[in-house]
Amino acid sequence: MGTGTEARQVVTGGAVLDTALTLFAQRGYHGTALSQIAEVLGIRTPSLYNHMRSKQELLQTIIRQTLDSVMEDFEAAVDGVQDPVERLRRATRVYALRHATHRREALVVNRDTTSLEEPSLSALRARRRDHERAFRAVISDGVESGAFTVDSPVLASFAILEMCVSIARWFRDPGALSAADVADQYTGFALQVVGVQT
Amino acid sequence: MGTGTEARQVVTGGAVLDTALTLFAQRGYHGTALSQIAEVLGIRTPSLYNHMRSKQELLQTIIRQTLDSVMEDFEAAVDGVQDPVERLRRATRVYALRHATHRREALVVNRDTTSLEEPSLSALRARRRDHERAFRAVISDGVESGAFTVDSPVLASFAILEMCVSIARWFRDPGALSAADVADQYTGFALQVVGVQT
DNA sequence: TTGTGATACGAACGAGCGTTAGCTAGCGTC
DNA sequence: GACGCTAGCTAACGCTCGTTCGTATCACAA
Repeated sequence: MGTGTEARQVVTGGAVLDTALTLFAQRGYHGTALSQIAEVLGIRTPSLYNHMRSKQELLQTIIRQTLDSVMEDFEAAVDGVQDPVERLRRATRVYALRHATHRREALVVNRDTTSLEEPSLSALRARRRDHERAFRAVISDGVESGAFTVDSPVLASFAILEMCVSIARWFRDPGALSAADVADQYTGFALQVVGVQT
Repeated sequence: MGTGTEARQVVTGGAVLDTALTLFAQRGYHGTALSQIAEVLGIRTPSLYNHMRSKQELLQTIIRQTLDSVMEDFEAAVDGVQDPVERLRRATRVYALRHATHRREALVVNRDTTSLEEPSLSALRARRRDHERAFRAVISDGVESGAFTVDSPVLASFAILEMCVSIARWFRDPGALSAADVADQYTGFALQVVGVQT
């Protein structure tokens, strides 16, 4: 009757990573069993080891790739831009946009970074701090040049960054607002926080 | 030689809950074993069951009590206050302050609510939405009265609430700023987000 | 002094976890 | 047509988990 060949051997390393990403985002790293990943992919648990070294490696790969992309986004966004207002606008927009378009990655990074084992934990925490520091410098520069007015650049940068991070928690793609709409509005919030009239 | 009696029978239900709170906040619900809670308390794992019904019950109690307190804080803060600006100021301040002074509770609620089993999951999600709705209404009212200027009260309320939530992630008690300082500054951010000059 | 309730303990359970080992079937290449 | 590579499978491992059971020990009231 034409059913013929079963679907076979379609699983790739990328598919395992993508499924792990989805389930880690839903249930958390420790709340996700490899058997659940295998079930979604339609294979048995041990077969996963043809595509990965360990469960922990999946988490490390997800978080490392995500943090790298965040930093690349940031640098591409502010590269060559001098005006502090425009720098903050662009840095915020790409960060907000990423959290709307890559919700799963954001949820895993923010929830499960503490589940990383050393030495990845230290290395990736440092990578995250690099972005925080660079973002904070945008605000500090603007304060020194008189473009921004804030009591504490540290507090302002945390407030703006975490405001963007939270987009990943409620944003739904076919929703009332597009990712670009949300990013634009959050960019406006960020500028208001640092005292720029809009 | 005076060592005499070992320390015995000092563990109470409250101590179990408090230890669970600390460890859940550090490692997450699924990342915490009952044996770790028992070890901190200096007893064996099965002895925990003299003070609780199950691990899941610990999580439910922590989250339920926290969400109740959040709602009580909110209502006490805005009760009898008419001016939208003052209502938002007070609602934001108590929320920000709570996330600085009750960091562990905030971390568990935001990380491990998805680990709740039904029917608690639905009930407590609804309780959280009650607060979100009430907070959003403060902003909507201010927009209608002309006190605030925002495109979307939904986005603005999410941005402000989650900005406050994130305080729990970086705040340290004996730090450069007191909890009250942080709450005051975040209240300023909130008012700027909704377009109030400060 | 006896009894009662609370709290601790050791032993053990069934289940599930991540992981390894060894084997089999299908594929493209020579 | 034999070969090796890839990716699947079953079986099994050692371990840890949350939980239950029966028992011993203590403080305190009668």
